[in-house]
Amino acid sequence: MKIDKIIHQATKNALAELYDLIPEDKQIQIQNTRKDQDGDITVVVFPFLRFSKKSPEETGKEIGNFILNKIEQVDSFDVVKGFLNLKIGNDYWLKNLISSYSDDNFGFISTNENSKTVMVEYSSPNTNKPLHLGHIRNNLLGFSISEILKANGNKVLKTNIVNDRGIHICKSMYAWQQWGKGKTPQNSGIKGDHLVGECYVEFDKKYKSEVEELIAKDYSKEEAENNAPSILAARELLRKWEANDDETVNLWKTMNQWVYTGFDETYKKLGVDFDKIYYESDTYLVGKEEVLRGLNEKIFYQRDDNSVWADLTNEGLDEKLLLRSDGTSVYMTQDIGTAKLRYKDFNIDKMVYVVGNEQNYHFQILSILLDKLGFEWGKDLYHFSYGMVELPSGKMKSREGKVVDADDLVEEMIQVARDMSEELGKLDSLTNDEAEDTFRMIALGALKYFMLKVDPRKNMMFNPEESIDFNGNTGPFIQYTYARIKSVLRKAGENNLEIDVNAKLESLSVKEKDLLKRIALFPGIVKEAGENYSPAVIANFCYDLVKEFNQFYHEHSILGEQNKDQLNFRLMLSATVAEVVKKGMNLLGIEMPERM
RNA sequence: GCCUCGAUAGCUCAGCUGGAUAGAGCAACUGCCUUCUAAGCAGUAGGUCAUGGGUUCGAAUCCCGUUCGGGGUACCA
Repeated sequence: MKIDKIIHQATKNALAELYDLIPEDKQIQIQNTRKDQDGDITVVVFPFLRFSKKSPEETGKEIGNFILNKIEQVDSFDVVKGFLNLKIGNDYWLKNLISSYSDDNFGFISTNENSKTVMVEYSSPNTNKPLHLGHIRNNLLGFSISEILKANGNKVLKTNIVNDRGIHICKSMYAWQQWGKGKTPQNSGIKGDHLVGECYVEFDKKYKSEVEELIAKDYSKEEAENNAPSILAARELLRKWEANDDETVNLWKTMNQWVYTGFDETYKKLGVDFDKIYYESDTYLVGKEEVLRGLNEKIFYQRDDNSVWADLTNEGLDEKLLLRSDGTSVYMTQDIGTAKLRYKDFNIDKMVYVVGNEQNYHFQILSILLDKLGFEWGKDLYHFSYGMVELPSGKMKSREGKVVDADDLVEEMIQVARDMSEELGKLDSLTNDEAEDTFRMIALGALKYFMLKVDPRKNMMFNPEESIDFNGNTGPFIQYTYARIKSVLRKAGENNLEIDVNAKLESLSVKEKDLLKRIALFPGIVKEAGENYSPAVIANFCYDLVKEFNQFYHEHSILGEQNKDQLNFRLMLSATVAEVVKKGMNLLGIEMPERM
């Protein structure tokens, strides 16, 4: 049993015996003792004073003596103000380390027949432009949260809904027809998604200038925006697409394919993947059927102009459009169809949507609509709502090309890693391929850690000039510590030093014990990350752990230690730190280099 | 207007299910490589936790008000 559980129970017993108090579990507060105090586990005694009718010091001493007598792991105690600080014996900590070291699955829960199946939707790009920094946050969060849910004993299905149809794609299509000059990824050497993205930007430029011209001709802003030739042409393409016009559908297929090939490359580079990909062009009609069924069953209503609406005023919300007056579907329609298909295709216990917080309202409504349509899982949807990535210049705008491009950013970071490694004279012993692979790991480690260490719910700032950093609280710092440990372990192996799990322990220094205590927190951290959907919890834990290891590493010699038991202990301690850090970082999708 | 989220060091962020003297990193300054990898370690400096009340033995953390900011409230996605 974990020591905090043991102390919790012992405190409960003490209260019953000493003060006839049967407390609620919440009243007993067990926490790790502060660094600056002597002790390991602390019981807060303030809440018990009105029952003991004694001073905090006296109450603490009484409870402390009781626990000291009953619990063998407790060596001594100390009462400071209202805090009862208990000192746990070295034997406990050593045993704890041995079991962590020996358990390959330490900190994780294996899946079994009772495991829930969780489907996680993430990425969900539009196919009219390449991925940018905002998508990177989404992809990294989606991948990481999937890994974290797996580590918590869930079966996880990663899914992606590709928004492959709609007016935005038609804009790129029209621009390509007009100004594309027959360019293809093959004949231009431009990555497919970027080529299509260029068309989109081109469209917006033309469109804006047309609107200005019309306004100069005394059109109102709204009239101008609705009558610019390019937007009319894009709408015509959308109409033709919905009417299954051959030429239009073929162009759509071709350009989407360019984009998919480009996305695949970016996904691969980011190290994210999917178990099942849905396409909006396949799901929107299913959604439309559901909406019409809802209309039939009087769940929704139709207005005079034929548009279909859901009245959510009873829920304290507005009325929501589900089908336009021309019968075409909107975003919500599509999401209803996709949800239905997913539950038909898989036996899903829980659905998680990794989508930005700008869509909070959308998912609140989606949940209600699915529920109204009779899908019992509707109200259980979980919208994992994350904050935006902001640039020093403000919000990113794809249309204006004002974005940090995902591919460019990754390449740039790899170059920084390369330069830095050369400057530091690292990796000279590696082959070219090995070195390149390491640069890639470091660059992605930096990027991923940077994006994942902050609370997902909050907006975050990315400054291209300053955010690319490999020192301090960064991924590379954690990778570096790991590589350092690996280096020591390699040298131990060369000297035929095997780790013996039966070894004894002479003494425990402050730093050694700090590390042991930190390691022991890992299972709870994994659980917390899962419950709160927060990769940041894992990231911060990894940082704290390696920070502590580096202090230990600086103060103690591992291989130079003369005492055999102590040397063995330090090797085991280091190996465990390496394994725990690797597991933690893997939950973030970050690879760990053996050397750097 | 209404709904919703946020405000912690110069900057980027932890800490928030109430506990002891609010922590990191970056930037600035100072030490430490003949010793297991200096992408490291140690130190100096930097705070009215936006603001005013309230609850409590105890509030950055919970409640209410105010200010400022983000997002939503589209026949966009």
